[in-house]
Amino acid sequence: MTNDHPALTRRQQQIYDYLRHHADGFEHAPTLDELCAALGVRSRGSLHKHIQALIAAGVVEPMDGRQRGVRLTESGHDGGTLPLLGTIAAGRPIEAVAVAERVEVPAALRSTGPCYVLRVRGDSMIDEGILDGDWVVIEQRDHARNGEIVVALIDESEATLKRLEHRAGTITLHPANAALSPMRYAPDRVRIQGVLVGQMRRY
Amino acid sequence: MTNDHPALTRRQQQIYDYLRHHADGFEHAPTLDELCAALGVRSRGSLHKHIQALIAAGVVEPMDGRQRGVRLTESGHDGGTLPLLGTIAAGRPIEAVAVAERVEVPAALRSTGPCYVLRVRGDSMIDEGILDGDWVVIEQRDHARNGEIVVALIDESEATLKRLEHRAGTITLHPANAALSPMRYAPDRVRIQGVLVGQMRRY
DNA sequence: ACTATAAGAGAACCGATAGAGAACAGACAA
DNA sequence: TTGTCTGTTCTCTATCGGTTCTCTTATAGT
Repeated sequence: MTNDHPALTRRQQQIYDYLRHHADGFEHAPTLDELCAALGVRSRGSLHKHIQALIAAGVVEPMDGRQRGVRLTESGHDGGTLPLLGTIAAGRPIEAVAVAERVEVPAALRSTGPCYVLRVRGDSMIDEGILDGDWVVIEQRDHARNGEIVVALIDESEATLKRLEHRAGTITLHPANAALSPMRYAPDRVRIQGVLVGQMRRY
Repeated sequence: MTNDHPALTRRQQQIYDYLRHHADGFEHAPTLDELCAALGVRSRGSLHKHIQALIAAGVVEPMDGRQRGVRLTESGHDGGTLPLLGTIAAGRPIEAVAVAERVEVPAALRSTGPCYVLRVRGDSMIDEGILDGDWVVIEQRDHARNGEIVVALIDESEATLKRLEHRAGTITLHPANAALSPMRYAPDRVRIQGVLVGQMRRY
């Protein structure tokens, strides 16, 4: 998740991570002094050296002359968008998109954890109001509770979006389509890849 | 939350934030003096400099000559959000929300025209994948093409979300629920209030 | 050992930013 | 018209914040 940039020294990476995760904590873009206080550095000059390195790496906006605080570049932070990993169709592995796209997702449709977006292909969840072409927001985790809708990888080969029922040695994946029937698996054949937390559709 | 505009200095951002959050508190658009008092600035000239910067940034309306106070531009006002006008339930008028809420809506789910958001109550569009509790994004206009899903006001009293069919002297509103049947009206009893352009759901 | 690199402290410098206050001119109301 | 209100422009000043510098220390690499 922390997208690594090359040629960043350890401390620079720390500072970059800090900026990414605490950017919202600051009312405005933090000044060098504020960052010093937050990071426990006493010398503004020292921190400045690191910021310069981050600017050179292209993840912090260069401030030519201006005094507007340290702010990440567009590519440096996720700014309200999530990665679109690909298309999920019942019965086939997730088909990755060629280019690494990003999709704008309102905060209300995300969870606090790491999330990504998939495009839905097919009608297997139609009775849950998830239609062909919808975007779904998935929280990335490897476990889920009964009744949650999950992205499940079966036999390490095919991924599907289904409602989870886990009990007594079997995992049942329920499609939400009257034309399809539930499928049962031994627990070790199923790996949870994420849980549905949001959905969007465009007309 | 605070939607950052480029090249805004610290104080300019503060003032912009203040305007966004307190704009409704002023009876009329605030004058420079009123803003000075509210922000604790004693010099009108100083504040004026900041307002000019906000105008240059495109978030405050330029006031060429006129004396009409400081007001935000359209784009400066919402910043990625749309107004949540209320709840729409088939068969009842739109129920307005008490406070003027705003909902974050990604650009992909909006049209170019003016839009607003409604909360869906009831299951009348369940077969179209619109469930109880969903948010729908509506483009405000008074006409629609056949097959579009519209917010229709019937007899100036009850609003519903239905698929439109308009032909030969009658308007038919199709619910998307096998348990409900289409309704026919004379054209002058139905007024279109908007067209469905997007939909969002949280789990 | 010597050297290179990363990291920090602290001082000094200087343009950018912000505020005060005065003065002026057009807008608007009495 | 008159006078006040309101936006504009100006100068002056203090401070802030980014930059540059030197010096010190620690860790790793041939």
